[in-house]
Amino acid sequence: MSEERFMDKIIEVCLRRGFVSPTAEIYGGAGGFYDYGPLGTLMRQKIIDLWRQSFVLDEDDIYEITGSTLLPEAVFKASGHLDSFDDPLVQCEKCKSMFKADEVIKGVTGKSAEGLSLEELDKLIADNNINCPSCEGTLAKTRDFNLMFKTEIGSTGGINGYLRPETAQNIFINFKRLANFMRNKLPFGVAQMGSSFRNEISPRNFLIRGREFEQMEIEMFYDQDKENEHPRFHEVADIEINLVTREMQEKGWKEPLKLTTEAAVDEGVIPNQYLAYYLALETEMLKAIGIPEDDFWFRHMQDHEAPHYSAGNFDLEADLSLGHMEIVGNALRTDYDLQKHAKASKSTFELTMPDGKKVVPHVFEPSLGVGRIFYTVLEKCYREDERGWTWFQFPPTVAPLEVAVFPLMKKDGLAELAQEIHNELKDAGYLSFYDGSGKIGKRYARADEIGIPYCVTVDYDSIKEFSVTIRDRDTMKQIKLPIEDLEIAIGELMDGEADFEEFNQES
RNA sequence: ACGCCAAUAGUCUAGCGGUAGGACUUCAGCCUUCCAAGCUGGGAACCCGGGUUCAAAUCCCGGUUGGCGUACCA
Repeated sequence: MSEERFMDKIIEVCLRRGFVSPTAEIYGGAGGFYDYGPLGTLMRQKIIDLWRQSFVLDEDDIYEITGSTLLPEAVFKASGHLDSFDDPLVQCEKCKSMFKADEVIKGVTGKSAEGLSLEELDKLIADNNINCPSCEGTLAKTRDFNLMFKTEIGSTGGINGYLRPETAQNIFINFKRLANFMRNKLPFGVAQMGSSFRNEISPRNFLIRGREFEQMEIEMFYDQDKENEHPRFHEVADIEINLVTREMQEKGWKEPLKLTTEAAVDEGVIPNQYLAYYLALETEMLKAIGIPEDDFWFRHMQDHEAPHYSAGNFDLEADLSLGHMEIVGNALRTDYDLQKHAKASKSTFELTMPDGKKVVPHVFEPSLGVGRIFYTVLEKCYREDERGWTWFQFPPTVAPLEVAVFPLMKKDGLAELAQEIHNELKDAGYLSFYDGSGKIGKRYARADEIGIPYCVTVDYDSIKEFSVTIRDRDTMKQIKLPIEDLEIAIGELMDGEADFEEFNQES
């Protein structure tokens, strides 16, 4: 494989310019863990801020919480995460079938093998010459398929704990207090942003599949009888979204189906308004951070693909160099989690509606992967010309740095004035960067490479007539304007209130 | 997780038994009145552990990390 992957180019810039690097690199690293560097941290924070603004702060009935990443065993016993994957499994090397190791052993020896270590199970299989129950092939080594990181809580190891494999459980187990806080009215939503952990068998593809990953999630609680009464649905009714239905997948699809959310619900393509509402919000957010709308769609997952708790998933898939990757999970979790936790903790999670009806809310969960979205932005904004120079065409909404200030020369007081302007831009709240070394063209190139949308150059006219030049990354065009107008101009350009061309005519 | 392949400055790479060379980046200085290629100088590397050998970056074994394939992905 000598052909360079597109991803390798992205990784190379990430390492060189401080976006992302492997964790514990100097000690050989740890697979599936990554650290965000200086620029990566700025950009990641902007993505999170955008989500927080449009998914949480803009809503009246949604609040964000911050839960512990380590939770006691009982939580996952109830949620189903433990039971589904706690068993040591053996795989047949010939027919690839999976079996529970203890059941295979019991089938041959008649003795229970529960609770034995992997080594003990392997020894029993070897000692008893146990082969594959279905094809008689050789069995591979026993593996533990629980993908949760386990640890002990307390110095004496009183109870087991696990790093959460999804952020959602914090919200379900706090349901009573949260419902009380929301005055027991439906619908309401609880948001959370934070890390989750899965001890993946083989992490691959950089940020796409790590062992620690961040999720931006909402658990939206609603009355299933009112699943088509989302209070703000009318605001997104006209937004077009890309859909891939189950029928389309069976027939083999080329182009996603474009429908307004309203039409999608009316025609039964999307099961309810709550789901549709969030598909619209996600579409708007991804477009705003530089991902072209034709490059992603919502795929109705087949039954066997959906998680154990889901009655249907419409996952957002992006067309990446690696293929179609799931970037956002949209799950109809029904009342699965609340019922499970109610039973296991002997709690009541029913709410009494104004008409006296008792309701265990259903849940819709949009779960956005921070790292996956981050990587998608990098791929979709990456540009390269015939000379091999590269840059990121980040929209200002996610650009890790927003403006760079350069003195045309270091001498004659230009550097001092440029530094002053840079400080003022920072005071005004912009992510500004000062660079006075080397030649001006080199500095533009350095700024382009990390996707700074605007460069401000201080030249001799700045001293003579108090003007500066703004240079647009995407067109390399320049406009000259008075220093006193700079802050407002940068702001208007970033917000899209002013067009670079228009500005040119005005000045 | 299994199989095959790989690992040299910040990045990309040359060397493949006698302790490392380049390019770009970076830093200091010179030059420079707007788009990375001028000049001088300086930094900076053989993934980790064991073995073979007089001698290992180089050969062998194990580990780690990465790629590809298969598997897995709640």
